[in-house]
Amino acid sequence: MDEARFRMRLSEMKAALRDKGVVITRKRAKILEALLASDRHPTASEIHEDVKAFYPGTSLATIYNTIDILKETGQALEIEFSASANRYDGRIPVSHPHLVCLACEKVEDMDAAAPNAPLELERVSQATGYDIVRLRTDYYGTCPDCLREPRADAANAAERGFA
Amino acid sequence: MDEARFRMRLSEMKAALRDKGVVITRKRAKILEALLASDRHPTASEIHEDVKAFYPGTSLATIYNTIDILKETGQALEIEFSASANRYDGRIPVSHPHLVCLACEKVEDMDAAAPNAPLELERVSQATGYDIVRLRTDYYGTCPDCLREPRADAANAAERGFA
DNA sequence: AAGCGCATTAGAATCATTCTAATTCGTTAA
DNA sequence: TTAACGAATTAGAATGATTCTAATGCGCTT
Repeated sequence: MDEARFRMRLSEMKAALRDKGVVITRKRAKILEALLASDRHPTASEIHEDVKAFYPGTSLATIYNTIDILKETGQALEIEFSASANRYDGRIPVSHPHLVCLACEKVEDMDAAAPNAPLELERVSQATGYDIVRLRTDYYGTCPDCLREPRADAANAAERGFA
Repeated sequence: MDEARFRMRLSEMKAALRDKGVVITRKRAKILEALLASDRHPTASEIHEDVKAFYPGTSLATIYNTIDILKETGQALEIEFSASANRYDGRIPVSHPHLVCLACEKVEDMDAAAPNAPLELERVSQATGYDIVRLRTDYYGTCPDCLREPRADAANAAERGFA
């Protein structure tokens, strides 16, 4: 993610929060930055670690609190897992497909020919009578790195029951 | 699901377990039946309730144990949620799209024009270099019933954080 | 009828997430 | 500058699904 896009997303997020009457404290700003800076679709704990490097006393509850607001305002996507921590995507806040490596637990955006989410939501709403508001499209498998050199780490990740 | 298909899936499941050297006890058979009999994509607890009607002493651990074997043998799909219990699909054991109602928590199969999963896995594997083994496609929104008559129950379900 | 091994059990443990009640911070108004 | 209010933050407890553990039971095989 280039610098320009980073700053643009950061502004969008802050504007969305302000519109909701939410105060953008220094900690909250740092949380937004940590979410955008990571290309790993970070977990709440990972964001927490990043923020604690600047504000050591920060509580995990604050991270979850801010994430909740971002979800409500449509500024972050939550990718749910039951066997491991949820992951968050603040870079692209509209539904889009992901690639999930079952070995190293990496979550990547799949940029290739992503279906147009709004159109797709509309199409499925028409077809089903539901009012569809978001969609999840994720592909699970083994990433090229892990295919090349299976690591002990990777094997353990799988055994720990990831996804 | 008609009777013929029910019996066919049940045989397939049992055969898959036997191939793995797993003995099919009366309790396990009942678990398979409960999974297939429900059109609700039941949770482990729901299956547990059904099985307890026949075998009162059954432990929840046995349900999870059997579900694990079904997952390993490709005989059941797990639909993961982080804010509520996972749901299981034994009727159609290959990746296919679902409709999830955020109000009443219903999970339905979306039969309309499902993409051909094996082909799709192959296509994405080619495009990304991953070895893709399954995919998840779920649409989230409000079902026609809940759009028509919003119930207290439904509102509560949403508030409880069902994703 | 004995012994072996898988199946099953109850309950403890785990872990991400949410909740709670108390405290602190920031802003506004005097 | 200070008082006071509401929102933000905190530590730690609570929750709830799932997994683990260690002990017991059950069904086969001979």
